[in-house]
Amino acid sequence: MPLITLPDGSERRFDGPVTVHDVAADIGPGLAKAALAGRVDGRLVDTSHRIEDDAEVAIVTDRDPEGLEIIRHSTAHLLAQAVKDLFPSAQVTIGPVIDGGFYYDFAFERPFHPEDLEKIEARMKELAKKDLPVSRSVMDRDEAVDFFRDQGEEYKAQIIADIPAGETISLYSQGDFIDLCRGPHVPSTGKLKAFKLTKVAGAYWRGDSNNEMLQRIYGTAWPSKQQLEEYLHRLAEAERRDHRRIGTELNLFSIQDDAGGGLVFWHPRGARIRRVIEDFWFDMHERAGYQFLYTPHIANLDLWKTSGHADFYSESMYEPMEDDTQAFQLKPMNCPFHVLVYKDRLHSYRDLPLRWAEMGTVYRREMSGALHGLMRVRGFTQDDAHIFCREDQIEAEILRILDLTLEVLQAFGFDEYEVNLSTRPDKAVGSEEIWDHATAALRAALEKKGLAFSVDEGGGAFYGPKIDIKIRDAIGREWQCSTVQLDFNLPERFGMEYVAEDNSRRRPIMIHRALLGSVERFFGVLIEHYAGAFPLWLAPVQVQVLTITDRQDEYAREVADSLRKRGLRVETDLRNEKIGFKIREHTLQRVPYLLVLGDREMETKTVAVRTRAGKDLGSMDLDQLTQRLSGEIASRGRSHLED
RNA sequence: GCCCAUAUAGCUCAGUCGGUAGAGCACUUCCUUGGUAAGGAAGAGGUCACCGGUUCAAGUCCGGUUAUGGGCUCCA
Repeated sequence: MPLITLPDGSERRFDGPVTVHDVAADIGPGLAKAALAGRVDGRLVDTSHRIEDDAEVAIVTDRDPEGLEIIRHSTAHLLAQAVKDLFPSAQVTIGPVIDGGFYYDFAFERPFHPEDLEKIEARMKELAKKDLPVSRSVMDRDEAVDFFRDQGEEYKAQIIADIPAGETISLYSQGDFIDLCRGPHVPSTGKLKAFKLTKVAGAYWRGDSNNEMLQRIYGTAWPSKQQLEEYLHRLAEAERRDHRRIGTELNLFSIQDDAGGGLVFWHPRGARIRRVIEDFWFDMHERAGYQFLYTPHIANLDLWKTSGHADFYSESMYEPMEDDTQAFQLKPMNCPFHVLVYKDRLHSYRDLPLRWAEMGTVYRREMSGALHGLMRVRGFTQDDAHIFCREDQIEAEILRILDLTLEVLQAFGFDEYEVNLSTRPDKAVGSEEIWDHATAALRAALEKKGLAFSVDEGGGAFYGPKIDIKIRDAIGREWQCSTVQLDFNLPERFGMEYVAEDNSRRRPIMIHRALLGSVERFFGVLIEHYAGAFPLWLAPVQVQVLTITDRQDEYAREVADSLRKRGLRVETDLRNEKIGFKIREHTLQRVPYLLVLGDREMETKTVAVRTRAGKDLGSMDLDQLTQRLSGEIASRGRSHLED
């Protein structure tokens, strides 16, 4: 006689054992139809799950996050069923839910082609339409291994063999398709109404590049067609913002086949934006008490042996180049150079902390398949800095770094962060005491700053704990840019020291930090964040002067000169084209302000102002215009006057 | 590096069954002097990524290389 307690606290008593479905039906027929699974005493189960005793029960529908996961998981199974239907010799492996959808890996003698995907998707729709019941059964482990081996499913058999003995193995069947799965699943395939296969790709068995390559089919699934449409729309929006496309359209940068992949060429307009970013960066750092260094691009290989990079970082380093006396290593990092500058003189505890920053260009060997626009390149400039301090200064320094980081990120329009603290891994250098102390300092700084963070236990580098900050862009994607890492290793390796108050020699703590990460990558993120419509302070061309006829040419030059003298980035368009044509072109180039000059403006010494959003601000004189623009520049796009 | 796909004019892309190339935009010239998102005409522009093979004949078929795209792996 189970007593069922529902989430709202209400109770229902049943005469005998009931299934989740029965409970849902007892509440209402609509819920029974919508039920995808149940939560019984906190555990997710199928709707067919029998409840024998008193329990807390919640009905999971597609309105719950778990419901969506179940839909996706079941859709992955539907995909596997369709593939086995069409290609019986394909072996199934795993099919998990991922962000935005699911995938399923198959072992098959040939790759799947886009046409195969269409066929598979069509078969999936047929199978969903049949509304096949999905039923669960359990099997003994060894029995299950034999079962799948008999079916020629070696991978499945292997997966099961790795499950600890004694655990029950659950199988799910729909039609004549049976798959190993923990579940739960939707009660029948008819619940799967909105899905789409998106792409095929290779993926290694168990994610290990030493293993054989499987065929991975990606798909997405949603509770309704409308949500599927919205998702596809979001993908299209990301496509529209793609920095590679916008970079070409706005002539910001290029990557040249003739030079090689992963090497960025900044065109005049992109370079202009970069200068604004860097000027701002230097200014902020100057104010935050940093000093600047410039260091070489190559250095004696021995330096990299001392630093340890030649050993633990060699995979990412280019081969050394030699002259007749020594071997030079192209730098993949800036830190050893800053250490050398430190070691060039003896430091007193009074000198610390030293905050040394550099826009340091580094080169890293990247696998060709990893390259991606500006986001993943082989040569890039880190907005690097190293802080050398005493142990008792760690917390204060971290706090200063966090302040500076947030101030800089906010200036670029990023207000939401995901912060992660990574602690000591098993293999690490430095005593437990110093790790504990340093980790506590990082934690304390984060707490003082009021930043919510998650902790990745054991996720730190071997040389020290770290804080990573991810920013969220305009369409909700996260990007890792900023990182703050303590380093107990390099000071040790290089024998760095300072003279303490008691005249003893002590080892400084080294903090590596980058706010933007890489200027190239940050630029890519910025392009996508703003979809190319940079706020006024960043816009490569802030004001475009357009003439209606050639009678205004001279006046246009005067206006442009005058605005340029007031510090604005101005260009003129004196071409023999109609005003509509010019407006279209410069609007597409996302120029924030267009000044239209005709006879009227020339006579009254004014300009007619139009924003890139298409708003006509009417006529004004240059003083009024400059006042408006300087206010907007100072606000760094926060006032959104132009939109 | 691995799997799959792709590579044709500055850009976006057509090009059927193998018979030595097309469009739109951009560019140049001319006409047009036009008031808030594309005025008109003419012209120029290609070793079809590169190297090799099959063939009487290759943009097209085959192999290799490079690059790009989507993944795997890795990471700023």
